Amino acid sequence: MKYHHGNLKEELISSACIVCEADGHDRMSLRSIAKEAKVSQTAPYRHFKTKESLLAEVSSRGFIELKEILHNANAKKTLSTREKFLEMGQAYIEFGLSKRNTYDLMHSSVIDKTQFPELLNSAVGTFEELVSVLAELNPGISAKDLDIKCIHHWALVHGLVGLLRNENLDASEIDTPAGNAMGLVRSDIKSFLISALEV
Amino acid sequence: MKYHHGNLKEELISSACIVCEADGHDRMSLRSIAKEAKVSQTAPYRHFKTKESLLAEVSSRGFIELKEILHNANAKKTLSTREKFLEMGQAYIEFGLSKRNTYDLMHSSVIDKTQFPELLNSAVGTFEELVSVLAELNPGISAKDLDIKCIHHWALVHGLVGLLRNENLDASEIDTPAGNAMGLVRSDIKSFLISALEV
DNA sequence: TAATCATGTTAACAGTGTCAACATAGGATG
DNA sequence: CATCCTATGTTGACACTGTTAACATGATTA
Repeated sequence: MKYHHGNLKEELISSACIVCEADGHDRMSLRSIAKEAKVSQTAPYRHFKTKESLLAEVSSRGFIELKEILHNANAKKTLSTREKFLEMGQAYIEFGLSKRNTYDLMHSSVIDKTQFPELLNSAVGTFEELVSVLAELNPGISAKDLDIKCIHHWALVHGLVGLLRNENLDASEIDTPAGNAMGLVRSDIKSFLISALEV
Repeated sequence: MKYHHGNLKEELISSACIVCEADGHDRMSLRSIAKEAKVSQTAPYRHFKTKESLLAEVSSRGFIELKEILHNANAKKTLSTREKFLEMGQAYIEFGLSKRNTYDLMHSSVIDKTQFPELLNSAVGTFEELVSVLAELNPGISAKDLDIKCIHHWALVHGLVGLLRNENLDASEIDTPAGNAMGLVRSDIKSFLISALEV
């Protein structure tokens, strides 16, 4: 039984990633993940100044994973640029829906991104992945128009994830037009993207 | 000093609305708003089964207010349908940015909407307001296509609010393409909507 | 008038983030 | 090798949280 753990910081982060995705960041306690690492409840404070800074690390890894996923979609050489773009959109939405709670954290206001430069960098990385396809898809476009187009498409997929993820409208027993439409879109995301992105 | 408050439920809700918007729902404690109403810390439990159900009430009022705002934009008789539609989009985004924390709560996963039918109704009301303009703007469209178009436009403005509100990218001291683009869009939301909605 | 019941209070529980004070071990320095 | 320093761990405590059980009050109703 050694006194020093040796690899605690890394273990806390990966443990936090798992618990966050399983239970949601608001239900995750520092104490529980400390216990999981078989370490006292204040040990995490040797590696993270606050709970928020541990969550920032989790969030950052989420953005890095998302960037990789988008990059992979963009790297499928057999596809046309347009197809790669659609693939990215679909991959983004699937990430948001499958890593529900992590995605929640990534866009949560509990973390002030301006206080965590590394996190900010990871978040910006996602954006750059989108810039690269859109530049390819719109040759000759001005830098400004390109950036705005990125915001447009990012907002669209981000918003759709938010609606599909949070509203629970289509999962409700109550029959509503919004819920029905949500179910339609969810069942065929690609068709929705084709009509919405108009590419 | 009367033992019974008389109007506690209503006071708790409106107090919660204020505190929620000021501090964010995660920083709001039942105890603090009980204290504000000069009532014991467990008195709220005579009116709300859990903290979540009080928050559901706050969220519901947020949706109702948003619906009204959209309705007012839609009711400006001097405007063309297209202009009313743009006005609604802008109003939606301004609500999301000015009532930041309330909007956060409305789309937060801390409340399970399926457990609060009244909240669900309020949320659906917003959708219906959007349906009515889009129907006017697209005569002869099928019901299914109309619903999907609504999701599309709702996702766009919702996503934009999310990006502008949460990311803090443009407020950061760090200069990033995403941050710059965000600032551009924020400074002229109407132009963005015109180009993005393509109407 | 008497009983009921909605609405209030007090006391307590288990859980939280966080801090101060102390313990240990492993590496750097003499 | 002996010593000290520092990174990393522990214990104990504080103020705070949501929530429940048991009790108090006072308005409504039989």
